[in-house]
Amino acid sequence: MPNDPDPPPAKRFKPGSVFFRQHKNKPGMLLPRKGHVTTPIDVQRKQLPIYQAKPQLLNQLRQLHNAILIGETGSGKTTQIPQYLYEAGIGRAGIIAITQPRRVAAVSLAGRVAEEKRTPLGKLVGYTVRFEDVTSSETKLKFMTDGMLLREAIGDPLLLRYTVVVLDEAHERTVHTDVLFGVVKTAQRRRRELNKIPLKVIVMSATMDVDLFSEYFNKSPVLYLEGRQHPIQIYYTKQPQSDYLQAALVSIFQIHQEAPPSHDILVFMTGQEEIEALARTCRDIAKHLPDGCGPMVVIPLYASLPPTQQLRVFQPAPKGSRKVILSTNIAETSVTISGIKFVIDTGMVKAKRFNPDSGLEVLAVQRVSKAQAWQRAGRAGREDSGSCYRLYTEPEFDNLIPMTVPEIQRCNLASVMLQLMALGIPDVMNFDFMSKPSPEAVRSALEHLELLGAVERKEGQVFLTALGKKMASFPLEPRYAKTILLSPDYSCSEEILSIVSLLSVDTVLFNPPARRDEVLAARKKFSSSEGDHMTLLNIYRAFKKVSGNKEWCRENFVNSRNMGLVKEVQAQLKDICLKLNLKLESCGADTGNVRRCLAHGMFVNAAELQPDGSYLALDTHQPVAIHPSSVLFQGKPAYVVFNELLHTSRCYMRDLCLVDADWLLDAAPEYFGRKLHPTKS
DNA sequence: GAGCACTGC
Repeated sequence: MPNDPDPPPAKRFKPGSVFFRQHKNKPGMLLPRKGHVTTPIDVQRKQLPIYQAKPQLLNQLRQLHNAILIGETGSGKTTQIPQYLYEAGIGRAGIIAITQPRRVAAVSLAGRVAEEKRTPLGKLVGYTVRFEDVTSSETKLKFMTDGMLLREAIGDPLLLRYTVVVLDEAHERTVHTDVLFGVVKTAQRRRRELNKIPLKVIVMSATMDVDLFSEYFNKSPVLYLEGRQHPIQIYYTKQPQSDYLQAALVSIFQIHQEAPPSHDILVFMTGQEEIEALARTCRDIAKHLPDGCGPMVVIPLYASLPPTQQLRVFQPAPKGSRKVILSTNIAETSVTISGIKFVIDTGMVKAKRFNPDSGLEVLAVQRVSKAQAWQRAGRAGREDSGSCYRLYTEPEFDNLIPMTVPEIQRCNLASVMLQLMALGIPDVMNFDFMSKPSPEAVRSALEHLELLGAVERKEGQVFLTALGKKMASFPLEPRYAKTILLSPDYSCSEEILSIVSLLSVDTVLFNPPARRDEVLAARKKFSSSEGDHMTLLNIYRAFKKVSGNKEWCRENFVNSRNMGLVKEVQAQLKDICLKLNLKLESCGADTGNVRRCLAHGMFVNAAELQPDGSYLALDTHQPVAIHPSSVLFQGKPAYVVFNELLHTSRCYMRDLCLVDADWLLDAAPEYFGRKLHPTKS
């Protein structure tokens, strides 16, 4: 570890030149289990690059309250730093927490460290993620998701159980990590003021853009870790490409004809449809290649692919064949594939943007950031030297934005604001964010919470109401939490808990386009004229009636894994309801009550039929339409509440529930007094 | 009559 951190290695990398990345060995969700390990574990630990720096590192970390640590993931920093601290007796008075953006990472890292410490998981070393807490009173090294630590902070804003908090993968800038920055900084200051045991905060990043981190944590020192590095050659196109898919196709086959067949290719693209189309084209072309050109195995990779198909990316291609993986940005961080020699980067990504005025989130194809382009390139140099073909010119690269905009600046802030207030932050409008969201986004979130009755304004300040405090105890979007809290008034908590659980997981329904007619026929049995919520509820009830029978799921195009998740979520929500002393009962066949409750809870998402047959969203007065996937698509209900707006070719409402105008008026008389135009019903 | 990047509590 050099004492002079300047210039950081990455800043020396010039586009187009050879640059170096170190060896990575990050456990990924789908990383296949290692076979047998021949090197003893304590020898392995000493072989890690970080081991050389241990004395200086400990010396620094002992003294510092804040430190920023740069090193590639898997240089050993995530597994070793917590052990070094513990072994040196630093932070022994409490627990050392290490946060991760992803569950799988928290779980597998804990497993690895427990193995290295030769202790059973859940004793000295443990982990906590949603639905799973493998810790005990003996646990001193605790791996957890960033969201989990945030949730704990609501009950204990000073984080008094912890003496050290390590925020890992900070460069990813998830909403949770960004909020945690502020939470740990506040906790640190308050603990000092209250003469409590100090809190040490270590921020770990794999990228060099740490000026912000250092500045934010009182100009804290930045420590650099070097790792094992492999050179990667970067290539740019000579001309801008108008069709990146065509360019990708050409590049794939150019490499295929020139490189040894054992060298696999990873192509970064934007989404499922594009990936499947290019996969078909590649397979077609590969059939008619000249002699001397080996066969090609084309494998798509994206998150919505069933897990068994995702695992295919890890199977080596048959001898003499080349593996070509067409992937979304899931392969940037979540899935780690070995053997990649070539990366082809289209330079494009599909990402969500949020418009606070309309409250609309739009999924759009856009250019990657420079940091993202480097991350993609790095995937070619994990075991050995590699190449990255960028399907754009060097000047185009120079014009990319340096960093991906942190998620907190492009998402709906309603949940974040509610959580901050539940944490007892006095002035949420001026919370000390590392990267401030726009004032419009903050204002819009607070207005939303005010409409739901979660906050009140007094003399220009906002306060959490008793209702808001209860809402914050649910791991849900505020409007869902509100709906649950209203449900006892309508004697339908059981039904609402099921519906909210169904809505809070990824879809529980399969829709294979090739079997469209079968899907429609199967779905018809559960279809309700009252809307999609009630239809989902019917499916869930049927699922429970057959005890989740797999055969039944297949016949009815129901995703049994996600249904299992629904049950877990429901159990968790029920638990919270019991702690809040909510009355849990079922309304049985009287589903009108369920719809009344949904209308009351979701009134901000209401739409009204216009005389010309179109719909207007009542809050923003923008034109909206019923999504063709809705069971209400054929009908023309006068009033509906909807779950979300999807902006594609039009602005579509998804997951609709039929409601009465009167119910909406009852829910928010003032709000609707000026918006509703009830026609004779 | 349409189509969904990726996480997480």
